[in-house]
Amino acid sequence: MIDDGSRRKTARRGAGIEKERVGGSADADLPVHPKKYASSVDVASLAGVSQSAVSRTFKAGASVSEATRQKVLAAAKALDYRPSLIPRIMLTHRSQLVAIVVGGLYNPFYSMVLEQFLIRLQRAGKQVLMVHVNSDSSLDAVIPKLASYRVDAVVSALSVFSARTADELARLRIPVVAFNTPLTSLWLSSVCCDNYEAGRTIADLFLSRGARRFGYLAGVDASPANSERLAGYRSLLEEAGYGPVKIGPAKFRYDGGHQAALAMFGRPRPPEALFCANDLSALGAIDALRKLGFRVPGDVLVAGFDDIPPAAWDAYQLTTFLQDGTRMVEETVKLIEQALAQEPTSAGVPLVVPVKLVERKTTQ
Amino acid sequence: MIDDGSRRKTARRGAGIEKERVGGSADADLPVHPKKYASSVDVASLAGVSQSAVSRTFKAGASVSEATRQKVLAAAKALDYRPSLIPRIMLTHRSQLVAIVVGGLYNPFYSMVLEQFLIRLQRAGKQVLMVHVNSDSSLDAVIPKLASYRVDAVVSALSVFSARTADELARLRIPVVAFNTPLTSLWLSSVCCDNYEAGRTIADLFLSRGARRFGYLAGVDASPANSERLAGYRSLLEEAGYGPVKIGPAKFRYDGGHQAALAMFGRPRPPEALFCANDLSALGAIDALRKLGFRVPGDVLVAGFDDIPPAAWDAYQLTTFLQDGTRMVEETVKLIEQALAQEPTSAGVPLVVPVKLVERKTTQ
DNA sequence: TTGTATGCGTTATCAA
DNA sequence: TTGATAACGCATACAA
Repeated sequence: MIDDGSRRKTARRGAGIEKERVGGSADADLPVHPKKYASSVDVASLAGVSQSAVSRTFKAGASVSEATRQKVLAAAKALDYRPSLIPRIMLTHRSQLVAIVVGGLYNPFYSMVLEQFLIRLQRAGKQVLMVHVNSDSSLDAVIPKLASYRVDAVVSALSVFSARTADELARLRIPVVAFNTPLTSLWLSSVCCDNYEAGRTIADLFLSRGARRFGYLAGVDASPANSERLAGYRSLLEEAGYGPVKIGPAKFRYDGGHQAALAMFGRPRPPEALFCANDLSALGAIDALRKLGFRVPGDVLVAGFDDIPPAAWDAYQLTTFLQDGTRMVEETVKLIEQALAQEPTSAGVPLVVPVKLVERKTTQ
Repeated sequence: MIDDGSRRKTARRGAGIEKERVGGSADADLPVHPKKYASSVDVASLAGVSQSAVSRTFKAGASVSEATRQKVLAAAKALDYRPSLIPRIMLTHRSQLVAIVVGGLYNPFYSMVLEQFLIRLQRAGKQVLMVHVNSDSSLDAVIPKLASYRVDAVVSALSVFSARTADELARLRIPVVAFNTPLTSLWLSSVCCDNYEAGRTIADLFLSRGARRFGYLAGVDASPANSERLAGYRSLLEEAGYGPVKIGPAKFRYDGGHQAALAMFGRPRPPEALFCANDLSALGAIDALRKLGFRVPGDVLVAGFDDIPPAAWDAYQLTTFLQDGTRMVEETVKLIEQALAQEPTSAGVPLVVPVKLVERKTTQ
């Protein structure tokens, strides 16, 4: 039973055909479940040609005679054959798989960005392996999985993405693009929007509208987007000679904004203008302000960040910054393709996409 | 690059290690891009053991001596080795990949469902291949891709999922679960919520609040969820002897609801109660009604479906149906695991999850 | 144009 | 406990 070890191909092909042609009717040797797709060998034997003929038939621009081609196609159809990409991954060391790591799908901005990513990556011929993590640190736990599936690249759409985690990924030499975290290194690029400038812009707008006391509803402390927005906001206000900015913790969420605003505006001498780390928290804040009896913008000016759909709804009409997700995604995909085309030789610089002020009623 | 064809293995091993250790410094034999991960063979040769020893070291509960184990681990660390799952897929005919097909991420309900799926599938040891399509028919185009990646199962989170498309997938003998489309067949199961009953429930509530003229803002016509909700709504109203329901086209979207409500309520004798196919369109309708000068609920009762976060926001306080996404996802994952454990022998029945009326201010 | 042989990186089987 | 070796399904160099 071992003596034919050297004639492995014959033995293998024979076994394969038998098992598959019978189609699970009368063989109890395997526990059934691992269902098998038809293979090129199956198709070949049914068509009476070689396996390579099948392979060539399904490769664009290969040399197959029309006769062979037809035989193969007929057999393939009969067996519902679809070429597997798995072996190709082994051969080419390319999976065409891009992992997207997300954490905050509750924020419509990220849902929409995700949708853009799916569309563009599919268009670029990539498949998307989606991974959800609760925090940056839990990313570490899934990194080995990503490596095991041999993903070609990783996109992090996390609001917090530490340098340490980036290093961890870099050891695998997988190109990584960070979305809204301005870190770069040999294997890490990033696409951000101009958070700092937005902070300055809104401060300027608030000042021009006559506000003299200022508040900020913070996102997550560790998030660069949050700190940059605050830094820009503060810098211009300080240059203009205005006192400290009151800060409340909103965690990028509606409820967070709601609570923080209730606390901040329940006290004497509340701010006359409130910049929020994102739209979600701004909407929560607006509802809180109204509940407290403040008029927006009559008593308090409010602005957010992201321009998610609800910001434009009649009930809010929130002034905000359009973070151009489409453009950012586009740049991200470009960076990926670039990294895939050629191994990086030096760290890039964070790519910064401009934002656009969208002024609605909450600041007028 | 062709001359060493026969001694590929040796050449490769050397090249692989060199490239990895040196980090891409001095070899120009390959077009660089196809970056190689270290393989178990590389690790084995560095550790001075056989490849099988490496394999066993990384398999839980295998028999390796501590000494071998240590040598292997050291070598693996030096080479940043992670076992590849790709060959395993070929051997086991299982990729552990589940595809999720989405189309409407603009709807927070689907974003949240997606998030649940990611969490639960990851917990179940599956990886998620995400696919975005614009419509049911464009799903056909990606089916071959899914087959090529040998996904173990497919979840359709499309609002429209035709029997024809289901058949197409069934030919591949991949288990499919349809989310909110009550189709089943040998390879297709489905998880829905009780749309019909919800329609009846809200009709009953409207009646008990004194409404006598009724409107419905439709989603997409081809969507079963849409037609079931309408059917239930109509059935109870007709039983109660109330006239035809006015219908407007809202397409499940905020803008759609807005436009449709403007049209419906700009005419004489408008409805006194308005049921909307989902929350998004209900919110758009509320803003339209307010713009037209109607009070909600004073002049018009409004209800939606899904219980997305904005429905609970102060500015709306929308009465709606909690579609228990978490529960539905849970059931879906169960169905998948079931189908994977044992080949289906007969078609199941659509699983129906109850919904819960969440009454807020728009109906009181 | 066609078929043969080989390798891709694993796991599983079997012999030592 | 260890190492050879045969698969898995495909692509490709080469011979025919």
